[in-house]
Formats: sequence, C-alpha cells, structure tokens
Amino acid sequence: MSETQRIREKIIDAALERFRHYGYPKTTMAELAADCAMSTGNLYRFFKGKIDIAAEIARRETMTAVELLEAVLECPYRTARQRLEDIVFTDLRYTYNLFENNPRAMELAQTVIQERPHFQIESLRRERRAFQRVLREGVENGEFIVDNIPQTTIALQAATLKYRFAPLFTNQTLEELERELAVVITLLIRGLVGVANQANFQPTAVPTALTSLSAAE
Amino acid sequence: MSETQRIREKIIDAALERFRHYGYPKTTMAELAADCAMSTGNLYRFFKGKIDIAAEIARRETMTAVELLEAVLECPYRTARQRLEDIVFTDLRYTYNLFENNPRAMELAQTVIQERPHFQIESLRRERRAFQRVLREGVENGEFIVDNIPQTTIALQAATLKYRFAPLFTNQTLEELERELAVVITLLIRGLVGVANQANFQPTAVPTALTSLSAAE
DNA sequence: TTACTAAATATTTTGTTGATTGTTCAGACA
DNA sequence: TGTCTGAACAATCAACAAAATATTTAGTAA
Repeated sequence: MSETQRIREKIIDAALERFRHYGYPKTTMAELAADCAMSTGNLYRFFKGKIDIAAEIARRETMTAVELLEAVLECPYRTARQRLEDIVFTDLRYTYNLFENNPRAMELAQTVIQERPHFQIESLRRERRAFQRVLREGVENGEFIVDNIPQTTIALQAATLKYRFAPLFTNQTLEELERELAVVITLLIRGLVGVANQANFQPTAVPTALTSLSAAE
Repeated sequence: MSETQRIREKIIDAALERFRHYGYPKTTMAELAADCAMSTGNLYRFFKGKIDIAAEIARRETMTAVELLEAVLECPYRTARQRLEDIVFTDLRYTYNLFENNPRAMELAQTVIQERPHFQIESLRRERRAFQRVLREGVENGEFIVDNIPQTTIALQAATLKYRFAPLFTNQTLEELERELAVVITLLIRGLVGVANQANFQPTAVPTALTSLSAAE
C-alpha cells in the first residue's frame, strides 16, 4: 500500500469514528486533521472535499454489502431460486441492520445521495450484477425462463425496492418485512420458472439467517 | 348539503386555489379567511387546523385516484390479468401526471404525510381494495391461483411501490417507467396465473392510455 | 519539486431579533 | 343559545450579524 493510500486510510478511520459518534455535519475538517496529526489544508491533498470522505465511506459500505451477496452466491449446491431468495433476504437484513443499529448511517447515505446523485445509480448497478448472475445461471440450467435478462434484472430490482431502504418507507419490523418479502419473492419466482417447474411449486418461507450479521459495524 | 358542509367546501376551494399557486407554507389562514369573507378564528370552527385543510385536499385527491381505478375496473369484457395491468398503469400515469404538472402537489403530500403518518396507511389501504377485488375475480374465474389473497394483495402493492411516488425515487421519464413496469407486471402475472394459463403466455406490452388524463387538475 | 503548514478567503451554520402567522378564547351579536 | 369576531397568545419564520467551518492558496522546509 502506498504512503498516500495509508494516509487516506487513516483519514477514513478517523472519519468513520467521528461520523458514527457525532454525525457527518457535526464533524469538522479541523477535527479530522487533528485526529491525523496534520493541518486542515493537508486533508485536501487526500480528498477533494469533506463530502468525498463521506462518499468513500458510503461506497465501501455498499461494496461490503455486494461482497456479502457474492459470498452468499458462492454457497454450493443451491438452486437458482434459492440463490435469488438468498440475495433479497440478505439484502433486506443487511440494510435493515445497518440502518437500525447505526442511526447516523441513514443520514450519511442521504447526504451523499443528495450531493452525488450518481452514487445511488452506481450502487444499484453493482447490486444488479448479483441479480443478473443468478438469473443467467437459472436460465442456463433450465430453471428459469427469461427472454430478456437485463430487463428482467431491472424489474426484479424494482419490485424489491421497498426492502432495500425499508426504514425510509415504513416503520415495519424486520419480521414483518421478511414475511412480506417472502410473498413477493414467491410471486416473482413463480413468474420466472418455467411451466415444467411449477408442478410442485412451494411458496417461499422466510429463511433462517444465512450469515451472522454481527451488530458490530 | 348542510350549511356547515357548504362553508367547508368554500374553504377547501379557496385553499385549493392558493395551495396550487403559492404552496402550502406561503398560504396563510388570514388569506383563506379573507377569501371566504370570514374572520380567521372562524376557520377553526370548520377545520381543526391548517394541516387538516391540506389533509382533506390530499384525501380527496387519493379518493379521485381510487375512483378512477374503480371506473377502470368497471370496463367490461376484460380478463383479470388485463384489469391488473389497467390498475398499475393507471396508477403510474395518474400519480406521475399529478406530480408532474403540479409541483406543489408533491410538497403538499409530503407535508401531510409528515404531520399525519396515518394518512399514507389509509391511502394505501384504499388503493389495495382495487387490487384485492381484481385478485378475487381472477381466482374465482380460474385465471389466477392464489392461496392467500390478502397477503398477495399486499405483495403486489409492495412490488409496484416504485410506480406510485415515482418522481420521489428517480428522474426517469414516464415512458421509461412504463417500459419497466411492463416487465415487472409480466413477472408478477406469470406468478399469479396457473400452469394451464401459461401455455401461450405473452409479456405485457405498455398499453395505450386507458383514460384521457387531462392536464387540468 | 514535493509535502506540508498556516493564514486568507469563501461558504455555511448559528444565534438573535422582530415580524409574521397559527391557534385560542373572551365576549359581541343575532 | 349558537355563530362569529377580533384581540391575545404562542409558535414559527425571515432577516441579518456573528461565528464556525470548508476550501484555497501563499509560503516554508526537506
């Protein structure tokens, strides 16, 4: 890791700590500089501005979310249907817990999206890759019948929109959201599978937690 | 109509006019009172407060939306599938146009929801009745196979959430949203119809406008 | 030249004040 | 008695100054 990179990490660490404790607006560049034992002006050699520090933190958060999805997809011996369920439930639980046990995270996300509208588009695009991968797998092994994979990927993402920023739309509990999502995903999957696979079709049940989402971080 | 009711209408009319032109916050109770040739204090005999006037206006807007849905559902000789498509596209187009050609409407809606959280729940409940009616019809005539109608109604509503307050989530054009919704609803309907009806299943095409949504009001 | 500081400057936030506005209520009027 | 007014009161807003903060830059040291 380059020296520049190392210093960037130090700044990020300091910001992570302060944003979590005091929130984005109450954290000053002077404080971050002091934490890193450098002058305020020097921060600007590592980040273009304050919002860029927040954007980098938010970006990493979405990256770890996507990595979590990819880890879930690595799990062997699962049908495409199961993988799709894994994705949406993991996604719901991850974002729900993130916003639940870290109230500042929502504020940070909204600030970044407000200042950098492209951020949201990129995050959605990254998440969509996981959907698309599962869809393609399912089509290849004959489990799904889809004529236009990119379009259907977008549709799946749109139909499960509510379960990403759930706390933004509703104050339902995680359990309620999970039960609701199970019905939604049942419908969607029945829409994806071919006639042959509908014979013994069972509704989706709320799966038990796939990964232990520790409260820390 | 009682005299009290008549005066309430007069107040609503004045508020409608002023909210549309100057917005909710810039409209004063004194102005509304003057419009109705009464004292400020007297307004409070007809509405509990300023927000209640806004809430009544918003409630009526949702009522006409629901009435529009019900009118669409009156259209004879349509399959349950077509009716479901009618609902979601009508809904999308109605709300999109409402917020499009009346920028104050969004502000009003958000103010009311903020102050009266129950408002949104009630609106969704009313809209859900239309979904549920179609679902029940579809099940009765064998077109749909649904084991739990209320649950599935909620799921349908959740999956099409994006297409109600669309301008809130995205700056996509109506055409883009329509194309996307067509794919979503195709998936959902394939998830609803029984195996027997999947034989010659065709994707949903974006329907031409069902009703002429005049720009006025 | 490169990495940095510290001061200069631009922008944003905060606090304060007066004015405006929402709401209540004592009393007038019919 | 029931309807309504207008003043009283409370809450909110708007404007502006002061302070805090973000960002830029001139200058220093290695």
